[in-house]
Order: sequence, then structure tokens, then C-alpha cells
Amino acid sequence: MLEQQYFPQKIEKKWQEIWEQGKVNKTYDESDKPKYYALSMFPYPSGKLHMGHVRNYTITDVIARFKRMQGYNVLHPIGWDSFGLPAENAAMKHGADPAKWTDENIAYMTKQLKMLGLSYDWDREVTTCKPDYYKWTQWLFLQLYKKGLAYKKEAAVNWCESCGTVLANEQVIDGKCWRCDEVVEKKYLSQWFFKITDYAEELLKDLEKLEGWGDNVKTMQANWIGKSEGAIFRFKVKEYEDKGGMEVPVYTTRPDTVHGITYLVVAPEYKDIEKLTTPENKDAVEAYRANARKMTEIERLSNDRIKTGVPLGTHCINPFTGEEFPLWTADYALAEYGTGAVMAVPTHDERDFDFAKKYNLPLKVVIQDPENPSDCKDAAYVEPGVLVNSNEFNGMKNEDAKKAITQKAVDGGFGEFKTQYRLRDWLISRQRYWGAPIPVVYCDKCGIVPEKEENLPVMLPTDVDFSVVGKSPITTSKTFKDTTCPICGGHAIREMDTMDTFVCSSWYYLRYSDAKNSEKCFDKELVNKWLPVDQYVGGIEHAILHLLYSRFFTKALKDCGLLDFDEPFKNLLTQGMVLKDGSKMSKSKGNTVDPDEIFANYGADTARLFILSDSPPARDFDWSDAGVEGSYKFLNRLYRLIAINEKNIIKDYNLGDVSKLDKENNTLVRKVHIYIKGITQDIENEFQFNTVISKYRELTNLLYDWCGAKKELNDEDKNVLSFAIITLIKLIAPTIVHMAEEMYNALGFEGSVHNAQWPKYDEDLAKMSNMTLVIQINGKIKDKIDVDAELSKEELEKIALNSEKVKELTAGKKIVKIIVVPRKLVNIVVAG
RNA sequence: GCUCUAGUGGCGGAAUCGGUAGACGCGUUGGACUUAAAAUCCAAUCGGGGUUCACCCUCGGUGCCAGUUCAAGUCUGGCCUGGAGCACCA
Repeated sequence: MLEQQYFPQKIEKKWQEIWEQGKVNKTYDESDKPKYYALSMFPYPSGKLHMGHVRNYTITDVIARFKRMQGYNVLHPIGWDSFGLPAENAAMKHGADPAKWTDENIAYMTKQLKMLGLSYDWDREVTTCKPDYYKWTQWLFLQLYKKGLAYKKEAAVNWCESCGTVLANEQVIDGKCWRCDEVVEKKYLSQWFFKITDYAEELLKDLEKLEGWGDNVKTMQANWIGKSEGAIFRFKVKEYEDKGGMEVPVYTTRPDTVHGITYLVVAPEYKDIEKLTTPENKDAVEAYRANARKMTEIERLSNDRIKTGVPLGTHCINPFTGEEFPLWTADYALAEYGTGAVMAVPTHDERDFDFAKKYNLPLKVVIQDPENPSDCKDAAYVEPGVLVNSNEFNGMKNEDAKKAITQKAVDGGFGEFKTQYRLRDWLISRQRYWGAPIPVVYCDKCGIVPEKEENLPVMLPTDVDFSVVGKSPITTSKTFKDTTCPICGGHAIREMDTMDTFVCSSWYYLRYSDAKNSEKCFDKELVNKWLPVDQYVGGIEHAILHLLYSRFFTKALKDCGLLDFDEPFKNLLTQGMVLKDGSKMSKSKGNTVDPDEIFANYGADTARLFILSDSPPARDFDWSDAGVEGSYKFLNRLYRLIAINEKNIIKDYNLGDVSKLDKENNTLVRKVHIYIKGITQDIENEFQFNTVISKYRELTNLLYDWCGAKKELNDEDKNVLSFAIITLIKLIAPTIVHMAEEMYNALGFEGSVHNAQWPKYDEDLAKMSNMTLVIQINGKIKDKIDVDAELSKEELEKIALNSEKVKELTAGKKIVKIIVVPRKLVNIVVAG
């Protein structure tokens, strides 16, 4: 028996306990059913859930439950991305142990996730900061190292002096440290990298395979990879002609403009810049370079587009023309991209044009629009055109000339075709404590030596002092630093850097397939069975970082022979943000809503229902208190409907022949089929939960109307009502999880509604037997008539022409054409 | 600047194929119930105009301007505005 009144907290607590004890959500590897892997991006255990989490996990949970009811063996796991800066910051600030701080947060958030009624298989929980996980993160590092995909080099990093540590690019906001607001500096340090650039082409090309990803994410990744096709030209330096020779290579996407070069620019950090500077220019160049070094990101941004530079005093020779042109240094040339040097053609490049104007450098037009030739005195001409002043290439279309001119350079031995990417290798070193130690030692004799696999995990030391300033706390450990070399057994020093947390999160979705394996990172058969993830759900903020790194990892691990697929996430849903009063919920704005309060005041079912109800998942969602009330009211209305009718519901109802039911009953049965169809399609098509919920409401309203119309219920009525209500309970089960279970149980069913079969619709019954025919004259609606839905075109036309309205309006006019759309409308086109 | 994305009532948003624009809800207004309130239930709710004041008629309306079509929120071309990402990438 249902209670008279809806007490969400009571119902929810009861079922959560029953589900947990009965391990209702456990996933077994062995099953006859097809697999389905539904995954949310795992959380950082920051302390408490926020509404973004609630939205993310509810969406994925509904998908998982829906697929389970449809007969899939569903994997729906959860874990913790638990290494990272906040834990360490808490340690530095309050003297707390990062491990303890993290554990406490995980415990609290676990409780919240359970309160939300999420159907996770908790036996597969992974926690990246635990040795049983980071052992395998380290092991995977070693596999990449063996493959030559992990290497160490000197690199410029973002350094925050007041925190005494490097920061990841993503932790630098507008050139400042995200934590202390200190201006970030560049510093040269020896760092570990993953060679993601080896996969640039594959990462770009395979985006095409990802049909289940949004174009926004795919284009963001494509832009980030930044492929461009062009040429390398090598220019001889005139001043070195008699001194053994020297060349400056440039990368260009405009080889067609090579005859128009009037100067050349190298970056201030260019490696050979000192050799290219004459003694007379040395002081000016040194001053310019020193200034460039000193400039922060902020200053580089603030003086945007006002280009500066100084001449080096040397010259290059253009092999195509024999002309000489001067070398300059300017900070609009980037050391990290291409060769660090650019050929400047001010007539056909806007940046070069600005620079040439400022320093009075010569212009030479080599491309023209034959219809409307420009002298390029006022602006660069960057449109397609035909070559001029270019010797044998004159008259050639510039697109064709790109290839021909590069070919000439190849033949002449001073150039080649070149494909260039903007993607850089992934810097994974962090001078931080709370991360997975990089499993490498430095031996006095053997140099860089990877730790032996049987010695993993390299445990994070616990004897550290978090109060140190200017260095990683890990360096204060007395037990960590000194070790023995795995090769020679002599003295060695451990790598003190830890890995970027994005390394940990680049493979966690693989670990879920075999989460408790202590012998391997995962069993190959299991990982191939469960992966790829069928539906991945998470925030757009990971469009590049996490999603690109994970794709790289999957491809690299495939090449290591650890798995057999090359893309990890088949379908990706990037959910919108949760807003309040039109702006993003944030602590600093004070517009956050605490999920705990919503659970306490309305229950989890209301929270779940509301967060799905007002916007499609991909769009931003505006949280409103009135909206929560509205969802809560609906749940009460739904509860009352079932509670009032409970005594009339026959568990094993029998509808008999639907066509023999009375009119109201026949209509109700048909409408229920229409709603099954609509709701099923709304979920399958882009997970439109907002319209799913509006259909719940419509069906509920319909049932209230039906009950109002029927005073006394006969046996037929009871069977029809039972069908409708039991179907409704199943339809709401994926979203309104606790109430559906409570009702299902109260009606006498055994087992969980979440293991029940998803209702099926009958295609014939899901069509209404009658419809409203719309009659238009010249496209404007003039009449509406209720007709049998199955009427033929001819019959519909006849009905339309017989309408009083039509007769009146077409009297004396010539009917030009009649368009009949079955099940929809008739449009009569009249002349005049 | 480049790329992506969106633009529909007071608000969130509906509208497979081009075929009744505004589903469903929030809000608002009116009413029922009640001593009263809450809760609940019922009704109205795009705008202008007309009228025999009704279950009526008519015109306009999906960011703007054109076009295709019997028919356009939906398709095509051009533009405007908001959001996001990248940004001196040669």
C-alpha cells in the first residue's frame, strides 16, 4: 500500500538501502545481453557535489537505466580523479594530509552520489591517488617510455615564484597564477613530455570517424592540432658565403609569394641569432632580446598588433631571384612554430605589411587580380590571383604556383614540401607532491634509468613537510630521494617530479573494465569487450585537454598491443552549464545552490526531474527555485494519481481486443502507445529529456481527465487503467527512480522496476484513428474538420471541397491546384 | 581576425519529412474549496484590429533583408546580435 502522502526522503532512503544490499546495480562481465557502456566524466573530489555534477550524473544515469530496461548489459561506473593541486593547497594552508583530505571528500561525495540514486556499480570504483591505481599509471608511463613516446628535454615552463612551482598552461589565467594571482614567468627546466605530436595526423584524421561527437568539439580539436600545408625554403646567408656557409630555413604556407620577399624575420629566441648578428648591431639586438625575455604574457597581449623589431645587419639571398634581403628579429615570429624564422612578403601578408610600413621596408608585388590590379601601397593583397614579377611562373594561378615553386626548390636542393602542425608535445612533469611519481631514477653511472616494473608502484613518500616554500614538498622527504639503480645497483636519485593529473585521467575509463585487477592494468579481453564507451557525458571544458589526451592514450596503447580499438569514446554528449539568474553558478558570485538542501527539502527525485526538465542536455540550464517547486508539485500530482487508483489496479491486467474497447478506453490505450513511442524516440534521439518530461506531464494530465470522466469503473475500465498506469510507472523509472520503484512494489510486483522491460509500442495503435484535417486556401488556414485518419487522398479532397467555408470562399474563383497531404492537410490554390 | 554554436510569447523551451507556430511547464490574472491561509482543483494568457460580446471574424508574427515553394521557424544567399574556443601559427 502506498501512503496517502508523498514523503520523498523516506521512500528514497528505503530504496537506496535495498538496492545497495541487493547489489542491484552490479555489472557482470558474463552476459548474453549486448553490452552498453555509459560513462560520466569522473569528478575531482573537491569537497561537495555542485549542480554541474548533479546534471552530468543524472543524464548518464537515465541513459544507463533506459538501456538496462531495453535489455542491455550496462556498465555504469564511477571513480575519483583524486590527484591534483587543491589537495596539496589544503595541506599547505591547513596542514592537513592531502590523502586524508581527499579521503574525507570522497566519503562525503560518495554519500551524496548515493543520495541522488545513481545506479553505479560501486565494486568498480577507481581512485587515481591510490597505489593500486597509480601503480598502473606508472606502468603505462614505462610502456610509453619503451616505445619512445616519453622523453625528457629542456623546455620553457610557466613558473609562479610565490608558489614556488610550475603551473600547467591551463592553470595560467590571463598570464597570472590561478591561485595567488602572481604574474607567471617563463623558466627553462628539464621536463618529461609525451610525444603526442607523433599522433597529430591520426588524431586529426580519425575525428571523421567520430560521428557521435558534436562538430563544436571536433573543430576545436582540429584547430588545436592546427594542420597546415606549405614548404620549407633554405636561404643562404650572404655574410657566410666565404666562411663555410650558413642557411636560414623558413616555413611558409605561401611558397607562391617567394619572389616577393623583401626581408626575413627570426624570433628573438632563434637559436642562431647571435651568429646572424653583425658586431655593429649586436647591442641593439641584445637589448631587444632582453626586453622580449622580460616581457610577460600580459605585456605580449597588451601590445598586440603593434609590431617591433631590429635589424641583425646580415642578409640572405633569394635563390629564385638572386636578390638580397635583410634579416631582422621581431617578436611576431614565434620560436616554437615552424623553423622560428619567416620569409616576409609585405605585399601579400598583413602582418608583414604592417611591419614593412613601420620600418620602411620595400614592397614587391608578385600576385595580382588581373581584373583589378593593386600596387599594395595601402594594404596587402591576400586574395587568390595570378603571378607577376616571378620569372617563369608569371601568369600562373597562385594556387598552382604553390606546388610548382616548391617543386623547383626541391629540384634545386634548397627546399621541400612540409606539413606543419600546431600541436606541441604534452608536458607531463609537475614539481608537485600530490601526483603519481614519475617512475624513473638518475644513476651516477647509467644516467636516466626507468624503474623496474616489479618495483612498482613507486610510492609517494609520507614523510614530507608541506610548509616549505620555493620547492616541491616531495624534496623534503628523507626516504624518497636516494635509491639504487635498477641496472647497476649503484647509487641513484629518484625523479622528484610527479605526473600531470591528466595522465591519470587519460586511461581511467579503461580501468573500469577490470578495476580490481592486481596483475595487469586491465585484461585485454575485458577492455576489448567493454570499450569503446558507448556514451560519454561531460562538460565542454574538456573538449581539448582530457578528450585529446585520452584519444592519444588509446592510440598509443593500441600500438603497445594492450588493446584493439583506436578511439575510446564512440558518442560524446557535452552538457551545458548550470546557471542561476543567467550567470554561471559560482561561490564568488554567491549564486550557488547546494544539492544537499534540495535533497533535504524536496528529495533526489525532484532534483533529478528538475535538472532534466527545462533544457535539452547540451544547452545551458537556468536553475530557478520556482522550477524546483514545479517539479516537486508534479511528483506530488503523480503520486496522488497512483495512490488514489491503487485499489483499482490489476497487476496482471488483460486488455483483450483493443478495437472492442469503448471509445474513451480505446483512445486512452492508443494515446499510451503514442507516448511510449514518443518518449522512447525522445531518449534515443539526442537524449531530449526535457520533452520526455513534458510527455510524462501530458500523460498524467490525460489520466486525470480520464478518471474525471469515468465515475464508476467497470472491469474493462480497470484493465485499461492498469495498463496505462503500469506503463507510466515504467516510463518514469529511468528518471524518477525512487518513486517508480515504490509504486511498482506497492502494486505487488516482484523485483525492481529498473530490471523490468521497457514498454513496447504497437505501431498501429500508436496512430490515432481520427485526426483534425486542416484545410487551407492559398496556404492560409480556413477550416478544420475532424475526420477518419485512414481516408484516402481523394476522400480528403472531397471533404475539403464540401466544407461550407471552402464553398463560400472559392465561389466564383478558379481552383488552380489542390494539394492533399494525407494525415495532415488539404491546400486549395485559387487564382485571383 | 578565424572556427563553432545559438537567436521563437513576460520566462525556460516545443514543433521527425518544409505542412495547424507557441506543446509542456514557470509566471501572471480570475474563479472554486476554506473562518482564513497553505495545499489542491478549474479557467484564461503572442500582438493589433473588428464585432451580433461568441465555441466568432480578420490581419500581423519565429533576429534582419531577399529568394525557392501550393506551403518556410524549418531550405538557399546575404547581413545583424549573443555565447564559446583559438588567436602575430607565417
